[in-house]
Amino acid sequence: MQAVTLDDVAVLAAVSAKTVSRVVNGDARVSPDTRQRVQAAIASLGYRPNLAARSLATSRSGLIGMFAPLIGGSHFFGELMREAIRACRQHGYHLAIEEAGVHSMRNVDAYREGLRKLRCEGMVLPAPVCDDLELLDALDADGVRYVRISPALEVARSVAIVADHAAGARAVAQHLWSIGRRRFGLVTGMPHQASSPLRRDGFLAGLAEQGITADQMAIVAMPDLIRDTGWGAAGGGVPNIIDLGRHAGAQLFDRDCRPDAIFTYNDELAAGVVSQARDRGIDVPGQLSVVGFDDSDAARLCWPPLTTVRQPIARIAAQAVDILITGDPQDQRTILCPVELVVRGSSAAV
Amino acid sequence: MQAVTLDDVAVLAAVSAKTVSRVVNGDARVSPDTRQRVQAAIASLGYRPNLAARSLATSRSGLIGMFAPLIGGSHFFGELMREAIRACRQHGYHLAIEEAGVHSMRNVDAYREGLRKLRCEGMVLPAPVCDDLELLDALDADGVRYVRISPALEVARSVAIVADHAAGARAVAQHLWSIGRRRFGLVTGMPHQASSPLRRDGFLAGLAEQGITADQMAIVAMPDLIRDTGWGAAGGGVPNIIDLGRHAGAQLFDRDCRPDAIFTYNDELAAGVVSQARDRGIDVPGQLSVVGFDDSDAARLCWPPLTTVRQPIARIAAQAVDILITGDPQDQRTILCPVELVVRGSSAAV
DNA sequence: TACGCCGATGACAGCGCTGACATGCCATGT
DNA sequence: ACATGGCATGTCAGCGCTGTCATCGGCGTA
Repeated sequence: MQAVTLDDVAVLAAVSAKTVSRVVNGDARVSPDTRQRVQAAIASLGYRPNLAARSLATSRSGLIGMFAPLIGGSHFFGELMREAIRACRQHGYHLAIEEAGVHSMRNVDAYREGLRKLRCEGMVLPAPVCDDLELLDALDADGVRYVRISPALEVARSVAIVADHAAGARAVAQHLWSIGRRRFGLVTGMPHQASSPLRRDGFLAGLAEQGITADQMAIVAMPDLIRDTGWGAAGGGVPNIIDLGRHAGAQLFDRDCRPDAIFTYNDELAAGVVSQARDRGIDVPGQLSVVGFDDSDAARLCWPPLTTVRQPIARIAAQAVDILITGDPQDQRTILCPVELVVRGSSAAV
Repeated sequence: MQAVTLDDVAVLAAVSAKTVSRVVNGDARVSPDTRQRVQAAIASLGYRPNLAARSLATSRSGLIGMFAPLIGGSHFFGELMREAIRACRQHGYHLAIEEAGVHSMRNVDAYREGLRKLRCEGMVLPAPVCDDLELLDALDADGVRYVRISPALEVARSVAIVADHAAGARAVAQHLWSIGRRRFGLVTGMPHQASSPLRRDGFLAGLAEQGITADQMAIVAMPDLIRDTGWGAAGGGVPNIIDLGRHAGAQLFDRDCRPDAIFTYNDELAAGVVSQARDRGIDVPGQLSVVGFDDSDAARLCWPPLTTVRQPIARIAAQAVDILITGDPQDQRTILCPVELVVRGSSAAV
């Protein structure tokens, strides 16, 4: 079975193997009728190229690699993966996926023992893997190009594609202001998440345009929240982020001047805030509008569904792959992608 | 760069290329000191095998393929994918992932234009792709083995790995009974989902053991629900499953004898029921215990988190890969995997 | 001592494809 | 009529590895 080779096709079409190769690879310098004859032979024989042989002959693998922190762990990576696969296919490439730091293995070891063998021609590196300098060194040493998808701007060793977190957060501020909200609450993310300060500052900047300053709003800082709830002590246990959001909500609702609009670092926190609000009989969105970030599953699973900010994941993935396959290796741009405010049921006019 | 070949290693170790090959492939018939010498040479040169060349020489691709309905679309596939990748790596294989039926393309075409080129040695086929006979025919024609992961038992052309949905649902019934629940509600899934009748019947069987019959409980059938809510008419629009659950909850709460325990086809529906209950001031889990199925994100994102049934996804994936790589090609068993009841905050004693 | 056997190692071809280069053919210009 | 150039096509080696078979040396047995 499946022993059809170039030569078989060549014999049938009465041309040389090389000509068949040309047809298969879309070389223009083949006369139309020859091409047709070859294509007919290919079809009738059911020929399909042997990628291993091609790869050996050309020393190109036809593979793009992607590191994911925890496959299936989030909506973001799922979509990134899906879109990267599609983009690769359009170029005739395939995507090889590897899980970063499995079993607390260092990323660079995960690379060495996994993807490296496949000799990917390029790598898509989402955060936080993309900030692992050790890994970047290893990739550089192998001459493997990479595109980083990260809000962390410090590293400038390759193309970086970045969603415009700040602009998204600013849009949230404008949205909340425009629907008549005036008392604002904010729940931040962990400082080590590079997107956290960007989202916070974007939000603050948006409100500053309306004359609202940080000291006029209720802010819950994630590190404090974690300390207060004792999650910090509970060694190893990853805090339930929804529950964290509920605690944040409780803290905000206990303030003297209860906010009528709350923006949280991400959707899970927002869902927790909404949950707490409903337990206290606070109407969402009437008495309180809540906005998250990421347009993750939580945004849709929450009731009412969350107003949130969506990153253009498909576009990011496609662009990353395009750059790896067709781009200039010297390119070191940082590409900022616009994000989109998605208004749903959790925010509405007073 | 990276031009280190078997021959380079062979020269350094003063042996033939073939002996190096033996060492690399773990052939036992190499004397210990030769082996050591070769390994030292490999290490000092930083040699790594060229998989394309190996693949060409052995005519084995070292690839397992997997079809996923919508990559990143669900927790289940995310985890399946992750575990399959891990299992493949343990065997020195890699996993190639393809999205089924992209852009309403037929599965078989997605296969032909994508994975087929890679010549996977085996395929993991989750539901519902695994019930596409056209695809199975194509795989058979190519001589590609496959393992189906599906509750649909009609097709018997390969190994099938099946989570024991019925046993899980029965365990739910027993759990609810044991915490003192006596008035039961049930929300089914769509009949075309093969797992739906299995879960329903398992639940009914579990209650039957306690002397409760179907006509003594409140049942919401999904097709009716979809009709009632008008989703059926809203062409194209996929119903928001949470919202569907809220409607199901409303129907159940309006009955004369309000259930104090509700089991739903999946977690999203359960989350909707919980949401509705909270809006009506019904205490969960005190006045009403709710149990879902799948242990999806919704189960954790819900508040209180859902009691649910978890499929042993890791085990299923590992077993599928093992069977493809080391198993008997003639094998046509159907393997039933035990599931696990996960008790969380949404169910508790009266 | 002679023989056969076995474990360790090597020689060599070839997997299917493509790159570099060679060839052959026809149209064009002089 | 002949040189020239350009296009279509062919020849051939070799990418890095492994399967097959051959070889070699030492050991046990008769």
